[in-house]
Amino acid sequence: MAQAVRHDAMRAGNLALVLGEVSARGSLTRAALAEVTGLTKTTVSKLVADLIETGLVVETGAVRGGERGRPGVEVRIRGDRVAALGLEINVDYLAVRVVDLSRSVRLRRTQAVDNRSAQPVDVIARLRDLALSAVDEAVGNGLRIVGGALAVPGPVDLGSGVVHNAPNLGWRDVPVLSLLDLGLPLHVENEANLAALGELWFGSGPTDFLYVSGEIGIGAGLVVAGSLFRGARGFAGELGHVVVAPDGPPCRCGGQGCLEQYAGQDALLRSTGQAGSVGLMTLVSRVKDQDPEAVAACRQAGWALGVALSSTVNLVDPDTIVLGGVFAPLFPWIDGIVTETLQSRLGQMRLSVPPIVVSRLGFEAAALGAAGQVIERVIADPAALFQPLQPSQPLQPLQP
Amino acid sequence: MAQAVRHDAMRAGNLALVLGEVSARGSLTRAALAEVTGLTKTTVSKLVADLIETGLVVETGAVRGGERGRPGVEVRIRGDRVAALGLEINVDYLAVRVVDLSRSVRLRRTQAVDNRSAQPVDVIARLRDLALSAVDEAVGNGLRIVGGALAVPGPVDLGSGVVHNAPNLGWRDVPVLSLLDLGLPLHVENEANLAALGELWFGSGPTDFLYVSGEIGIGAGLVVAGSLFRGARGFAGELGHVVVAPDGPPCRCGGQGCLEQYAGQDALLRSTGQAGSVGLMTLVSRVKDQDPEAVAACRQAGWALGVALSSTVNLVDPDTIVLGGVFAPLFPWIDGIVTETLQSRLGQMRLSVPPIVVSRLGFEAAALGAAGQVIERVIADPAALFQPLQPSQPLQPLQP
DNA sequence: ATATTTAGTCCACAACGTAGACTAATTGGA
DNA sequence: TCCAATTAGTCTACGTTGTGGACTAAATAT
Repeated sequence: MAQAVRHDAMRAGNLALVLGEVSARGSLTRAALAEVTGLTKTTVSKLVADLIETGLVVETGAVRGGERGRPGVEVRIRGDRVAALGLEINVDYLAVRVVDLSRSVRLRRTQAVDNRSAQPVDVIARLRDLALSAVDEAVGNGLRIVGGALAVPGPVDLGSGVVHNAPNLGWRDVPVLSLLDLGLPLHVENEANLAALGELWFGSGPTDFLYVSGEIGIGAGLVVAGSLFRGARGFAGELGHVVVAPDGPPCRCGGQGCLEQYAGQDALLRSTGQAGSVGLMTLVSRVKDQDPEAVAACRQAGWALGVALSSTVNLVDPDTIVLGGVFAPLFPWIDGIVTETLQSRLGQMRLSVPPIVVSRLGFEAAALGAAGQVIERVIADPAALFQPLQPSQPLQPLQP
Repeated sequence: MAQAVRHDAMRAGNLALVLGEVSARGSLTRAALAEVTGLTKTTVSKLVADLIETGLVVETGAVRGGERGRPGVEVRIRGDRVAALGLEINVDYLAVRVVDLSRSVRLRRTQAVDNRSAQPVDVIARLRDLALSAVDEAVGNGLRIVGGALAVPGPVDLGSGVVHNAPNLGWRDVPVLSLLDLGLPLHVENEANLAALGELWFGSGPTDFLYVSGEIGIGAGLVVAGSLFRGARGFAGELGHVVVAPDGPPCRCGGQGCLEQYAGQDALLRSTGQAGSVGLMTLVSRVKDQDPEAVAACRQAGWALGVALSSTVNLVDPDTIVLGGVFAPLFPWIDGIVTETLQSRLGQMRLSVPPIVVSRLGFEAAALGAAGQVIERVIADPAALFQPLQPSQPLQPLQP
């Protein structure tokens, strides 16, 4: 429920307001900030002074547009102090990204590993090494890592950080959060959700969309008005188990005819006879050569995706649909059939069918979204960073 | 985006906090309020004084639990001052409800009319008369009607108050909001959404659930953490067009095999040969007599509902599913098959399948939800009511 | 040069919540 | 019966924060 508003909360709110505007608009003078926030110049000056002192914001040189009057001094987000860690465990790679407060990517580490054949503990230990060395390097560059988030391909209990079931990895009930102790506030979440947030903050994208993550399973992350929809328990977005045909092939979820059985990576690659990223590359090259079998596989998957998405559009009303994961490289060959299917199934009811676009970030989306989530949190509540300034305590745990 | 926090916003926030606690807990002493809100006794006393002066809250007699110390004076929501209007247009009736600030229903008016055979303007004119006489009576009883909301069976553009398409009524692009001018701030919304809110505030229910409204069309309202999920444009919840079978019977939406074609009122009543509420009553009595045709119709509908709900659960992760509308009287005969279908399709993936329960409110849900929404708004921002205290201006328009 | 315009700071002030002393009203026990 | 203990609620001095307008600073236009 709502919280008591005291003077400190008032200040924190206004601090976040100012920092949010600076973050959203790039750079602004104090006068412009006063205008957009509705606060007085006096108040804005004080708030900006605080933000400068904390190192979240810096003055740039004065900027002039040839207008009359005293030129204003613009301030912008300071990127060389605060940063966040974005991590991802996926089937055939581990990824680490460090993103600073201005949302620039400061460090990229990706390691190709076959995580399916390894034990969860070993995978996590390897990620831990990778992450710690990235943190070291970032700290060496003067950055302070205030927190991190980890993307995992499967539903996660947000409170405990336990991965219930990651079929791609073959994991069941792995307590990832407690195994991966980095001495930082950490947060574990579904890959599709974080990839959606990555698309929101680092992609070209709109602020309302459904991100579809095609892997062995198919997940989705729904962003409405710039924030993630998680459902009652945080397990929303399991697009892969939306029913395409009620008496279709059995699915590992216990159901039948789930989307995953038609458009999941395994179904797609059935025509190539190979699994994993090798198979995917083969499929892409075959489809480029207009191999009829491969093209048919794409059309079949695209049709099924269209059917499942028509249900989804009816239920959650997304503005745009962004295809990522394996659907990104195959986009040119599934785009048409998906749109067509959607159009024929929704066209009469809706004024407009949501446009289908391709993810720009590729496989980086989830790790970036993970780091971005921590950055977002700092920008949404910079005051939280003020208190632990004297001791070198990290940010308090990130709760969903 | 966020708003600047000034002293008045701080006060407004705390006022809402206190009023919200009183509303949620029934009645509380100032000392107890200080404890639950985290504010000091001093502040709570001042806030409560304001609320009493505005007539939103009253002191009850002192209450004692046999404990030591000075007894506290409890305060509770005052129900005899502020009230809201809830309206509903449906196929065969018009409904008006007046609900006071303590969420007691003060006035019920229902009129049986066949709205399908009448022109939209006439239907709205008739509702207008009904509503105005209800307002008169309420005002005569000393109540001040601060706003209203209208439930319509079909998707509504929340901004303009235009009903795009209400198949049950045969309406297309009717500007309901501007036609129904009551001299009150008014708000038009989808029946399923408002029924869900009715269930939230007036039902037994939980705070996280999916309300399924079975009529000729099938709609749904999703409530997460006590608030309604509307999607990007407010058209979320069109459960009736979730795909049950991709090559099933054609649907008026342009698609094929939509849930509506299997479990909508028309599909259900096909066995009785009669339409409307008469047909429904016939079906219920036939199913009670274990008429095999009627039982089969229910099983068929229940199975389809289970299939569509399994997609829905995967996508939006509701905690509970509440069946309303035509599904309420038929509940005993569809309950089993829905749960069974859901269980077999979700059981392996999820720890628990959301329980299926029946709506308690019956056909009243939407009108109550409509009024409740206005009441909720007052409780969430009582300060908005303070300003127009001297002039007799109504509440500012209710924006979604 | 001087008027005009815009940016940013300074200062007295108002709004609000806080802390703790103080008064009020009750129960338990000597 | 009366007093200590306990809890409710009010009162007052005070701290924090935003405001409004005067004031200073730095540019352009004439």
